[in-house]
Amino acid sequence: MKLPVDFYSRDTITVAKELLGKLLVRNINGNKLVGKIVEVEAYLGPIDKACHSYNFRRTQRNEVMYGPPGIAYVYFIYGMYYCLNFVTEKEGMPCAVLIRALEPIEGFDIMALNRFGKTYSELTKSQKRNLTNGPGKLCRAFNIDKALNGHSLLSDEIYVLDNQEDFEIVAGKRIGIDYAEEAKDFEWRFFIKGNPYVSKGK
DNA sequence: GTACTGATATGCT
DNA sequence: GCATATCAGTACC
Repeated sequence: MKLPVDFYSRDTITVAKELLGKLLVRNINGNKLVGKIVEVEAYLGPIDKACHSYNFRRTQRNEVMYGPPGIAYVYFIYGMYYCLNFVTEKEGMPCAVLIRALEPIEGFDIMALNRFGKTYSELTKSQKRNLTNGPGKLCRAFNIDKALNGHSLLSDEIYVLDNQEDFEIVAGKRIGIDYAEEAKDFEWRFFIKGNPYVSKGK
């Protein structure tokens, strides 16, 4: 079943940890894509220098982080890539969980076409491994763009399914935010130990 | 495998 | 002007 709004309205770090192993589902013109969430990062806006919404900074781009929980925050970075986040906590608290990596479960050919313009069986080994193992990559594979910014995660186009599995969660420092001073040492990145689709530091 | 570079929207100074 | 929650291509080992 789809995760309810109550799942997202809790503490951001709790939500981040519990999102691991859940299934992200994306419907595009009747084509279904499914990926298991294997790596996330928590972004606690008000106290987090790495976050777009640090100290309640509010811009057109991060506006949806101030909205209700259970919606997608999709932003454009480096002029080329999208990143997918899930908005958490109460409305007015600009916090989110960045989805950093997925393990492909269903819809391999669609993902391969979105990423490389080839069917899955035509991909090289490294291309298969690189399908969804990074925030920008999974957005291309799942055809996620600005159209989904502010979109509900309980909609038909994109949603998250509950899933129970046994695995070990590893906490680590976040990636790509060395500029964030003390916030860069917060261990707010979580991933599934040993999963080959984790972007770094398996 | 690591090291460097370029792509360039958005928000900051 | 300048930096960034990134990735792919190239040049090396």
